[in-house]
Amino acid sequence: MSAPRSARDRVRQELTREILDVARAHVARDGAGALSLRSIARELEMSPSALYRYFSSRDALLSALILDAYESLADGAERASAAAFDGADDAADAWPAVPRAMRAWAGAHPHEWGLVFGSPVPGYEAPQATVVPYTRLAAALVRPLVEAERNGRLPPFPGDGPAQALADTVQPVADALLPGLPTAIVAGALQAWATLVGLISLEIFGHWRNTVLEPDLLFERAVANLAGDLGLTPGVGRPTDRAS
Amino acid sequence: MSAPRSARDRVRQELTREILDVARAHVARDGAGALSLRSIARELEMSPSALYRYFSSRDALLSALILDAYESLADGAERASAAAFDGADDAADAWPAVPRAMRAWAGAHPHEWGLVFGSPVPGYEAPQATVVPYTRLAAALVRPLVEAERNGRLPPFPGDGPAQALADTVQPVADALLPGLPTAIVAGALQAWATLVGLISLEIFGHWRNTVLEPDLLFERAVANLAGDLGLTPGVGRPTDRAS
DNA sequence: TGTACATCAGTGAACGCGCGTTCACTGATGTAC
DNA sequence: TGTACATCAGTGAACGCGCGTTCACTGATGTAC
Repeated sequence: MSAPRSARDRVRQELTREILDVARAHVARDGAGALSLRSIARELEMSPSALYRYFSSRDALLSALILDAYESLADGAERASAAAFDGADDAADAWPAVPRAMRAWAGAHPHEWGLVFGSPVPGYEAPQATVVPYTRLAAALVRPLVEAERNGRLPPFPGDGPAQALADTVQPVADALLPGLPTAIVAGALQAWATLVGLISLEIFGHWRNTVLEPDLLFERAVANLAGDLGLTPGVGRPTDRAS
Repeated sequence: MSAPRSARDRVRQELTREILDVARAHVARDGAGALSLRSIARELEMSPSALYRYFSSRDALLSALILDAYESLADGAERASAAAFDGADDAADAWPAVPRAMRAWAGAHPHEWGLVFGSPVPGYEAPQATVVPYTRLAAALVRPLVEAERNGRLPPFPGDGPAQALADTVQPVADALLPGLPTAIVAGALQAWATLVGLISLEIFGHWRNTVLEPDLLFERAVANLAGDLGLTPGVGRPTDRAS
């Protein structure tokens, strides 16, 4: 299925990739709304109708592009996560890796970041398949929490436990990504997610102009703060008596 | 200047408003990219060329619309802030008012939220004039911090002071909105800003679907967390010996 | 109060444009025997 | 290895569409005297 059988298949696969590459470049230059089959065909020096051999419509192409963006982002995050865990003896040390990878990817692909986290393209439904890479990304982000918990290195959460209603509200996330962790941490992870997405979006979409002069300094500070909020104190952890 | 002098002026002002209203509705239905002078003219039962008496181009109309969105958001935030400070004897109690107002506004005007915080419209520069309402909004958000500082109710910040580089990076914000407050708080305020924008965008743009079942519970929790991070502990404050 | 003129709102036709998609076709590549 | 047929990539013309913007115009509203 993935291995091309005939020369025809091989060419087809190649051209499909080429079309996607050109389309990606167009989105990067003019935005998703301006994506046009005719302009892609022009650049590839084929007739517009020929594209219909590869994508059944403009929307199908756009869907493929969006899915691609999700996957590229998730790949980057997973690579960074793996590398961080490879060298670190403490889960907390690995925490900044995925946030940094997200920001780096956004800097390299600003319009694709917009496809993923920006205002949705009007009258347009993102393909269902995006949940898979989206989940991979989220899982990579919270892996330090999961590891810390497994090693008994998460400090017990102080103060009043959150209400049951909050636990119910974040249950899908708890079940899928952070099973067994306290609600306060699940909610904290979601808040951290929002903070990262907010920081990166504000930077990429130009809101820091004349406001935050060196965004990476603020970003690093915030990432460190988030680690603290989540109980991920770097260095030697103090194992607690919580059940693993 | 603001008071119409002749009947002609009055009608002109009215129609201008009507055009903006229709345009706003179209943006809400189809997105900013799909905004079309001809469709607006059709709905108003005038010829397309007539619109040029009111706006010099499609882009001018879009700019007016974007500026409008910023101003409507800032107005909402300021109203909420004023009301909160009116009834509260403690600055910390007023903290959630502006975040809630932002979220409420976004819920009521999702596409306009997208105009302000979503991916920028391609090939399009937001009008310079947006800095004024943007600053009004930010000022309303951080007013509890300013008040708490003035009343000597901000606890001294623990731990190692942030590096000078971070102070330099956030200096424009410190100067304009939080003069005299420690860098840690200025950075914290920016992080809170990003968290709020991230939370609201993720909710409005549909990322919480099947993930966070009741977004307002998570939002409230996060807003409370942010208050804690910023040293805004509600209730009776403990004045410190810091200079006012 | 009335007249002469300037200002301005709005019309309707026209411009040139690029778009997505369909369709009948040609010719090359693959497959079965 | 060779032939007959099926599959598929790509062409080129055409469809109908809606768009922003310009321009010469008509007629109503305002202004100066």
